[in-house]
Amino acid sequence: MSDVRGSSTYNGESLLFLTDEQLRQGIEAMFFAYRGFTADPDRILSEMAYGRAHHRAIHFIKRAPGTTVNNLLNILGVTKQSLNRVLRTLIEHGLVESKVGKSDKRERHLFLTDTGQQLEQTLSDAQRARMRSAFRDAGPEAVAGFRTVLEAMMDNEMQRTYTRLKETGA
Amino acid sequence: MSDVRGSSTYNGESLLFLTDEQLRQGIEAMFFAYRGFTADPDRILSEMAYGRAHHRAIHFIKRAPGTTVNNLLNILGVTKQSLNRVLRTLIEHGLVESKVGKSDKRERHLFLTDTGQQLEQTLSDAQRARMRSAFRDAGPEAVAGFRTVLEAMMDNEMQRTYTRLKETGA
DNA sequence: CTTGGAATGTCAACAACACTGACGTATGCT
DNA sequence: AGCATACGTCAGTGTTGTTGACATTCCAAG
Repeated sequence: MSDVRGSSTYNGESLLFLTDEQLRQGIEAMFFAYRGFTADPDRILSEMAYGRAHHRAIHFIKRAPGTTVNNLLNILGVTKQSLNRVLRTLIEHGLVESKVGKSDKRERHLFLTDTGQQLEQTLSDAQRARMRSAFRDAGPEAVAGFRTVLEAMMDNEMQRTYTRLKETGA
Repeated sequence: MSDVRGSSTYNGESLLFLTDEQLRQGIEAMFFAYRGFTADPDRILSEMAYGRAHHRAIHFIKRAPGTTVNNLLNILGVTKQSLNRVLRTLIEHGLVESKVGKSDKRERHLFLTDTGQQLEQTLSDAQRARMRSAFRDAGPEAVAGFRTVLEAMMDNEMQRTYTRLKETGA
């Protein structure tokens, strides 16, 4: 319970990073930072008929073009009814295209249309700008630490999903 | 636009931490990690009549006992009507106490009751356990980087709020 | 002292987005 | 043929955000 990594490099005072106060600060940092993280896209989306759910769908369709509905469901961690509501409006408005699978006709493969790509670009530009600014201010070492902690904070399943996406993208 | 910190320590390859792919990975890490971050308290809360909003209110009342509704409003970044609904049920159920201000009777000062303290403990134990595990796995240097990046990602106003809380707590 | 505005908090109605449950259709596999 | 899988949909519900209207309290200008 109170064991704290045996690395001989760190001892004594450095254990302070595991005090309840430090953990609480980590929790609050996570809370406030997430607000900043979503603020810019939210602002853009609120001027249209879309919300954060649409942004998430668009993001991951861009990331994994041709993904099936089921796959997207697993990534997003919502019910199919919830995703369907979002997807339906995006398809109706011509931002997303749904193609019947070739080998398995039960599957639908999702793609962004040109208009969809355009919106994705607008949203991710805004979000990346903030991320870039934060990364630049913090420096590469801090960024590495940031990612290490975040990965350790994910559920195992999500960690696998994240890694898989990371590998296909790089 | 494409300027990238002038520190002579980092050059060439280390600039990779600002590529679009790296930024995108940062975005996705943030998304998946936040899910993990809220998963444990959410699970506990779903078995009661409460949600994430109640957790947030309880957390910050614990953190700043006697805070006014207005103050809490600024911290949480929601409308007073939204907060009020949450607060009302918490007060009705005897988890939170609302005391009329002495000097200014318009203000209400908020406190956790014993029962409230108890729930707060349960929730924050769960959330801290995950945070502790992530911090321990990642090590102190990564944790420092994690916090640096997160602080840089906050809106300025939230950064001030965060710092103020940090100082009163430590 | 009174009056009007600002600050604080409450009530009501509505929208977005998640959930469960049930069902229908097309397709794939054994 | 029969069962499982993938997708879509309808209906109902809960949490959490929003706006609008309103009551109370404080304070300061007249």
